[in-house]
Amino acid sequence: MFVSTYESAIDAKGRVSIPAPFRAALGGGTRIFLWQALDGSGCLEGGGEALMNMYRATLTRLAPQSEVRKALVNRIIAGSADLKMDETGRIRLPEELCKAAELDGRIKFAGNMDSFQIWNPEKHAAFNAAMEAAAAAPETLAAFGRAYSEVLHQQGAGNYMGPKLVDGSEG
Amino acid sequence: MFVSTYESAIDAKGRVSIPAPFRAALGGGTRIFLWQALDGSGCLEGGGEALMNMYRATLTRLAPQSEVRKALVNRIIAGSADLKMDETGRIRLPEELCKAAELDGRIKFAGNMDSFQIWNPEKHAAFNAAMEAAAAAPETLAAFGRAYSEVLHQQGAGNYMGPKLVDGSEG
DNA sequence: TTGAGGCCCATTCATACCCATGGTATCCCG
DNA sequence: CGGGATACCATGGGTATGAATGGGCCTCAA
Repeated sequence: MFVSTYESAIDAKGRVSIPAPFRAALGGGTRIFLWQALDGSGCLEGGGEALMNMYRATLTRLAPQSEVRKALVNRIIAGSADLKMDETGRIRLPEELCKAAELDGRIKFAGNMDSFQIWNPEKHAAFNAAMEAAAAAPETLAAFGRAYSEVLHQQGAGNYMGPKLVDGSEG
Repeated sequence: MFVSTYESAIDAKGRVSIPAPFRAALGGGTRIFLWQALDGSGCLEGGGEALMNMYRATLTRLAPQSEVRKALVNRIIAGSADLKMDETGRIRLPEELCKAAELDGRIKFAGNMDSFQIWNPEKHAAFNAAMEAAAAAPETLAAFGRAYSEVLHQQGAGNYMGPKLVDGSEG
């Protein structure tokens, strides 16, 4: 699972180091997919082969000629950069994606469970502030509490043993 | 279960010892997640992998593109520090979280059942005073009595055998 | 031929790991 | 019941490891 937020930098050759914990979450894979977030938040979203396989299965379930499927395939499949980490855990960010997300100099990697996000630091700060306010809203906390109770009841005693796409492995 | 309150100190390298009883409650795990409490109380909240897996299951239940889920993922997943206890039971508190919770010098660990909290001692004292007053209110006691009765009826007379996220084991 | 990208090596710095120490509470034995 | 020994816990600090970063060179394609 991709957890936490890390800062990194784009070097003179357009390379960025993937934070080590995220490399661990990729489970040793070196192939990375990157695309613009669908929700218009202006960040990039990325993941490894496991995530892309999940997306493929998901898109395959949609009706073949539906507009929905066409749009999503365009954004996620056609719109993705297909990158390979080098030996030291770096990728080269494509110009086009950098421009789209206004990345330049320092950037933020933010965990998003099965995927991660890449942010312009200022935009990320603004996003954080908005999310902090939204999360503190009573109805948000109530919704979280309700969902948590449901999970507790479903699972009875033990720890969560459900499906895990990305391991939290740390070696 | 995380029970009771303990005092600890941040050393020159930014490390704090997790109280031994809390280490026992982690069940031998050495991975610790820390984030700012959602309710704006100004303390940090933390737990082990079991708790984070529960949160993951909970967040997965919420509608994928909902604002509620985005906000909670941002606060809990992206906003968490992903820490590893060393051999002597210490973690390094990230600068950012220390600043957010005004931690410096001595701190308080407070049990919170499935998670624990980390407090600035003065803020904790104020919080304690407020909670003492709130707990003594008749409607608080009445609500507790009602809930207790419901549990009693559900379970029959015996000891509490319901869902446990974190064992109280200290073997 | 030239430029960009990929591959590899080198350096620096933080930190995770390890050892050491002192205090305290507990237990055992006198 | 009292005193001493012991085990455990909190704490301080040194060092090796590995992560992040910078840069050089070679390859391949235009």
